Amino acid sequence: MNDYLQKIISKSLQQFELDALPEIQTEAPKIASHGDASTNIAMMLAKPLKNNPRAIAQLIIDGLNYDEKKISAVEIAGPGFINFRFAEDYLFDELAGILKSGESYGKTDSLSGNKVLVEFVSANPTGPLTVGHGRNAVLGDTVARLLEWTGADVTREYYFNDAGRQMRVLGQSVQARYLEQLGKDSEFPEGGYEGEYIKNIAADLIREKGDALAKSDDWVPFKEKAEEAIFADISHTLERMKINMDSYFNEHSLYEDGSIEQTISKLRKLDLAYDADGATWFRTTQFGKEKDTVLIKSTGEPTYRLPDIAYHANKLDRGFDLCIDIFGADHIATYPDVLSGIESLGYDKSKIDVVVYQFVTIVKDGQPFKMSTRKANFVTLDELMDEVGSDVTRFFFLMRSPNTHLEFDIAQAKEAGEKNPVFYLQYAHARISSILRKTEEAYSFKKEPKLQLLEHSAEKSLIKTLLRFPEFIQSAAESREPHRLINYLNDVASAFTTFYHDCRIIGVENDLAQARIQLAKATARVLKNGLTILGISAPEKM
RNA sequence: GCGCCCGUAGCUCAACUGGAUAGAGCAACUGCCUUCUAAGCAGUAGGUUUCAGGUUCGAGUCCUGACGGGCGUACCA
Repeated sequence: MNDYLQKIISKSLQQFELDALPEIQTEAPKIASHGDASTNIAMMLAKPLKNNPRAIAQLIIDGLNYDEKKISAVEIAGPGFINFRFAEDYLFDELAGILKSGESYGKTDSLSGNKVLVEFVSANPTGPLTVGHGRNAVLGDTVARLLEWTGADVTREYYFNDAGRQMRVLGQSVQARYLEQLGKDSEFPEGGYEGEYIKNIAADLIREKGDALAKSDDWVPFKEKAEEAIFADISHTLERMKINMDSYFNEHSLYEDGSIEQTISKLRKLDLAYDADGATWFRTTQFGKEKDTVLIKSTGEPTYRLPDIAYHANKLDRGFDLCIDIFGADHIATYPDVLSGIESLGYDKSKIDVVVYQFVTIVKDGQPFKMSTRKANFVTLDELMDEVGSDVTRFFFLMRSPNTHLEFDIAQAKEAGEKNPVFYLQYAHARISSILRKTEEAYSFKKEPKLQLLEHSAEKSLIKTLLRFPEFIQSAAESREPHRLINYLNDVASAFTTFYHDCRIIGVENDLAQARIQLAKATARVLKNGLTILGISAPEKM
């Protein structure tokens, strides 16, 4: 419909002989009495045409050639808005279209043919996933789902590094617990991982290998065992959250295939890398930074920036048209260097899009709670899902704009029970399912439905709401903001509930009942498709 | 100090990227279950959108400054 409006408006605008045609914006007014669609184009043109907006609006309307099967009225309102009212036939046709499209209703092809990589979670396997990781995981997965609905071929990737200092300390922590449990002398490493899970891993090792590992002071086998166990745990958690990674990318492979070497030597050739004070530096001052940045420490060990640059080059080498990174706000300062690096290596940095989400503030016992994996101060995602399930968990992280600090009150989430907003959506779906079950017994229809019987204002407004679904998927996908879809689905549930109260199905005359059933089915379709994108179930009973 | 993000109802947050009368959910108050699920509905109350300027037909949204909070600002990841 928006496309159609833009087409007819731009035709009418030809009368003005403008040099530059401004973008024609259409939007759905907030207030129903303002019509079904509206454009501000007359006000945009007031200045270039040196005329008042209402007069321009009248000229545009006079030159408008529209299909009366789609639009029933056009009027000028307020300072110069042009408001359109949709024709009933259009609404009914589109409603039938929803039922016809079924489980693909809402899909678009705006990104079809595009290969997209979404990298998220990417936590090193030093401990279980906590609610702190939850926002990253759920946001990344849902952005991926949204992009799939716009036609993209999406790969979900988990990037990790099992070679760094963190992992060494992890191995040593397990080693210390292992020796401790065997009753031998042990020294717990400085800054070691204190969690209970470390002891469990050590206990498993004793069960499997007895004291065989006590003979050497090599911590590597402990690290390997810990990595394996923790990764298994992480994968299990992700699975519970309905997240399936397509690919795990180990930073280590960038050293093995020479990418790190290549990257640094290319940067040297470009004179963007140089040696000083025993380290190798990246000339980030060239890109507007105050200081240059270390790429390789004097110990010979690269900082994370170098592999990050090589990794992103690797992504683009794999032929992805778009690479999305999901980052917490603490990484905000690091990616400009990566983008600079990528660009100097000759890649198109616009293919990399970084989604930054603000931190989750955990509130526990009414107090802000600082989590630390190392100190074992955390609430795991598994614990949370044990309490509230994956639907509520996902919903909680998706409810808010990524750009705002999310307050996560553990107690509130746990006792959420009946009060949780996710239930409102699921409840609407369950109600419809229940009605459909009952109508199957009560009615049998032989004729085509007569949708034109849907004349009640609650019916009309529900239809109009349902028709906006694709538009919201598109905007949620483009902005990488799943909460927009949630807000929309709330509107759907709310419009349905009004319809439910005003318009009975069972007990009314046959043709009307049949038409209303079609509307209920279309509503269920939208709710189900929407919840599917969010990775949340659409129950038939509650 | 500098950079990024945020500041909207008592609390948690929306507001379709500059549009018309700023909206929901909790919490409070008043009603509504012999009719398709009351995990619901209808209504009341709650606001100088932190403050001060600016830009224009029009600002919660953009620009400047102040105040308040978060995160960065390492040869840590």
